[in-house]
Amino acid sequence: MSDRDPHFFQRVYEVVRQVPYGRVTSYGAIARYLGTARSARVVGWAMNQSHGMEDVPAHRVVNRNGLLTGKHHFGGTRLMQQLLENEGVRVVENQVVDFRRHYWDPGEEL
DNA sequence: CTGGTGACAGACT
DNA sequence: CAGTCTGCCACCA
Repeated sequence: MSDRDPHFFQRVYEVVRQVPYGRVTSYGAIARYLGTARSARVVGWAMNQSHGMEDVPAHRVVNRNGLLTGKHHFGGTRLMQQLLENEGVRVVENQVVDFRRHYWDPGEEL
């Protein structure tokens, strides 16, 4: 594995793309699904590059606490929250309400 | 090549 | 129980 998997990001995008409407997932879940459970940070990095990709609903990806940590990077702080609420996901204080209920694990569905 | 960073997560104090 | 710290992997300068 000399190459650092240039497709790693693409894989992350693919998983996020498969996130159902009104559902949310965590970086760790995606990382674990990809096999890099310990690189949850790298997953977040991929999200950073996902800016501009409509196929990558990064707003559906939150941290383990269900906290919208990445809202700061969405350009519009309220944009991420608005998108989630628009999908039926209630967000309070930048945190997903009943995160566990809206939680979607790729390893369980896929 | 080395060092530093980062939208996390888990373990420790 | 809450705050702090490291580990981990990939990318950028």
